Amino acid sequence: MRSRIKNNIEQKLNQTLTEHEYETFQSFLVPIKIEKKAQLVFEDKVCKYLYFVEQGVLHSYLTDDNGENHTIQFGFEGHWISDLFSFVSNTPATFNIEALEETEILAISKTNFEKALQDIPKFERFFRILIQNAYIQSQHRIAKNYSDDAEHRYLALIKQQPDLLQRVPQYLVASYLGIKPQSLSRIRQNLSKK
Amino acid sequence: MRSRIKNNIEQKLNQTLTEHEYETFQSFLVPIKIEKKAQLVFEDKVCKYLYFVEQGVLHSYLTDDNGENHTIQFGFEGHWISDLFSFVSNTPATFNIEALEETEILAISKTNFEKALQDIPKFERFFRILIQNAYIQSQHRIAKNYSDDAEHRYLALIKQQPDLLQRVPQYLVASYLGIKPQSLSRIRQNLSKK
DNA sequence: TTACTTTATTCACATAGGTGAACGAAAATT
DNA sequence: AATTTTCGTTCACCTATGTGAATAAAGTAA
Repeated sequence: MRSRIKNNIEQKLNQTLTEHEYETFQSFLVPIKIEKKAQLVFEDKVCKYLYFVEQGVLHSYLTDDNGENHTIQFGFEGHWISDLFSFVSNTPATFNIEALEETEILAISKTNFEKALQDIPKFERFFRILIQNAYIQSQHRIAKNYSDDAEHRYLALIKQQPDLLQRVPQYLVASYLGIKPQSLSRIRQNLSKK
Repeated sequence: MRSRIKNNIEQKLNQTLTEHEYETFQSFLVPIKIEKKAQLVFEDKVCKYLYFVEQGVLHSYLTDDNGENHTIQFGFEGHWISDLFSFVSNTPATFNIEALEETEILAISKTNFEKALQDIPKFERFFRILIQNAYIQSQHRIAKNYSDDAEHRYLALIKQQPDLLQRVPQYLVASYLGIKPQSLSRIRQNLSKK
């Protein structure tokens, strides 16, 4: 059952892949299964793959000078995750990526990624759209971080992804929102009083 | 003197454009000159162009529910700026874009943008790299907003772009940093005491 | 030049979110 | 099942940044 990635590509391209295109692309992918808490990408080591999540969840996070972790992204099934800067520039990663559950992923190496761009013309377009969407979301996140307080950001997040708290621990949700676990706890307490 | 954009493209592609490619591309561009404070993109109206800044500065910003403005991006010469989501999805913009000086830009409409992607194969690659860089920067900005306080963000910003305060008013720098002008003033005062 | 408008500074006070500790609950490990 | 570890909550207190007002300084227009 590898077709989640086919859907992902076809949906972004808004057109189907031929047998041949899909077979070619598939040959570039390496399936990996990792345990909960296993780490895929290490800050300070070059991130050599892009990862597509077939099943499970990962998160990318940054460790700051005080040793605090800040969640940059959750990668649920059907999403791509990586340290893109490290991947494209071959420099040490700034993020770590770790599984939050037992997770099945498909990895594409840089060499194969470049082959895919060359051998499958559609793929350049696919990847542009993928990044374009990610960029738009990230601009949106910056905007919301500036205009909304933590309570509003929390409410918007669970509205948009109601099962988030069932899948990831609350302290990571806090971290994604840019606040401390105690603060999220306080916000939830205030909300429950209303 | 239109070659700034040629450099921009060749540098991102890491290869030169043929005469023909460049001429074709150039035919898709509309040069525009706008006065200081003129507005290019209006929130709630569809943003129909991508803009390349030849000379001058623009900024994109969001007006929140309290009527406060938040700077999303400065667009100096050599950079692209737009409300990308509005542009790609034909929906009303969430950002405004305005000139901070008399500014010369090159605009490409959606139709021409799509023609460029079709007619010049390299262009799909160019645009992917353009967005890829923007996305990487924006991930980085999110990370720094989480891990650094306003004083550190300010210092990092003026280190990276020492002439910023000469080109844009301080209250916009504050807004870009996610703080109020008074707070930036206080931060600068504290720094000058050290 | 003078008048007007916009921008920057300073201050006293307010508030959202951080800090560190204590505790219980839940989950993982043995 | 018992033990240990991780997670979430609550609390008292702290700090960075926000708020609103007053004023000065700089920029623009007349």
